[in-house]
Amino acid sequence: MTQVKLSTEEQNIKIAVDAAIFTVQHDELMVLLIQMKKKPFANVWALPGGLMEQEETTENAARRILKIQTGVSDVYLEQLGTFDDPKRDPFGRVISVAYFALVPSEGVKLETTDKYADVQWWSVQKLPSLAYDHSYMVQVTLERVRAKLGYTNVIWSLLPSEFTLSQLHRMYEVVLGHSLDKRNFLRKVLHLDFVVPSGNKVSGEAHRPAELYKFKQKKLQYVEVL
Amino acid sequence: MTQVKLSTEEQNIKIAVDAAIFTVQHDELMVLLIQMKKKPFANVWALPGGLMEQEETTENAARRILKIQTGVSDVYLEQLGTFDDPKRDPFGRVISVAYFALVPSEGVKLETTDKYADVQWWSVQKLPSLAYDHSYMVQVTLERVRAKLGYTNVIWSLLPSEFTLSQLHRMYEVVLGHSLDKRNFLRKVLHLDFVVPSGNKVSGEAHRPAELYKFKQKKLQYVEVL
DNA sequence: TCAAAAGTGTTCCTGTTACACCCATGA
DNA sequence: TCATGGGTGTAACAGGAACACTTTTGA
Repeated sequence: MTQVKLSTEEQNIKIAVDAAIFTVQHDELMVLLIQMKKKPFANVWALPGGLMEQEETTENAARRILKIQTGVSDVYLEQLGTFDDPKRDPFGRVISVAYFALVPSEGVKLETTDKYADVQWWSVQKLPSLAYDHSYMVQVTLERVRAKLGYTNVIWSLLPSEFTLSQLHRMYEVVLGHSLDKRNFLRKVLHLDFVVPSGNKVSGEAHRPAELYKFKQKKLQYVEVL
Repeated sequence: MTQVKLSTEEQNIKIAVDAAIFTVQHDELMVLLIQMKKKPFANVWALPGGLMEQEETTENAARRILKIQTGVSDVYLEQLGTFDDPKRDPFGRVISVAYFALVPSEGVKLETTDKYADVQWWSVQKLPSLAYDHSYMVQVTLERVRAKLGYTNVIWSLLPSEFTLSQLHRMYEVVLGHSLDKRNFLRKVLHLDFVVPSGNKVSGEAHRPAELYKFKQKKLQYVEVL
């Protein structure tokens, strides 16, 4: 940090945190967007975010945004990277530390505040154009998450605590955006042994009731899923 | 960015850039460290770094550090992440955007300036304790680079423009820190077809001369090497 | 002719792919 | 009894792992 001062001028750079919050609803991968009110971006959609506070970490700032917008905490959150094109913000020099979060769709209650014109989930397939470099952030997150499905158990962060193997299967397909052979997929998943039967079964549907499973651990593990 | 101002206080946070510069010398993975002079860290080793300038990007700041310390440009450089523990710098709130670079060992001339007590390559196996959170940064870089060897051609960034298959093989072993079966490794590498014979051979050594190879492309490609 | 590193094949085994039918339930 | 999604096996193939000797050169 301060070994070489590269410049003698004082820095006048602000630090913001943005959060790309993903979930899956109705077999579609969704990202949470807010609609802005302020002048050059009136009615433009963007990722939720804001300036950092003096005494917090960027991760805590991201958790706070998440809590405010979705009411959820205790979700998967990962630093995506820092975005610092000098022209990315028309108001002045602002660099943004971006995070992404993966949340299960149940238990989320969107909070609209009067700071924003609107707050909505959008399908990543049909995004509007976004403020700043936020489209790029979403793009980078998607690539990261899709890759990470292949070698970790992160998928737990999108699922309820009990789920059927079919839900698990469909969740992979939705996030990856392509289909996976059912029998091969299930064999692999069961063999890798990161999900176990919960002992319960689905009931009340007009077909054979599915066995419910749960994750052995709800924290990041490295497993070769794909 | 600025959609929600999380705080009404003004930010007083500085932004620094640190660079973990790696190379391989004498079959050892080395990282470049500088020895500090300033008070609470007098004679402590650290990664080279410094405060960002107002009008540059963090990547340019990292390239500048790299150029100043090693004289090299046009090397592999990647953003590692942003480190922002409020207590990481005893002088005040400084967040650091860390980069890592991979450089071939020939063509590098270390520059000592009077800002530092010393500048040296250190084996990652025998690092001294480092200032700030720099040991952690080195650790994270190592994990990232080792993983990346498995699915990309980044290894080009550590090798000279022409090299033997044995050098390539040894390079993988040194960075990964474990050995790889020679025949299986070479079969895979040749099959993947990201290196091609340059047409030249090594000469002047007391044994069978090796064929020289070069990379088809000296930019990041995704290939399943391991 | 010796020392040293270069270069080269085969077998075994494991894991991946492709593929289709019966099962259990509620309506 | 029917419609719906749940659940299951096998054969062919590809790729990974283990393993040792011959070749070419300079000294």
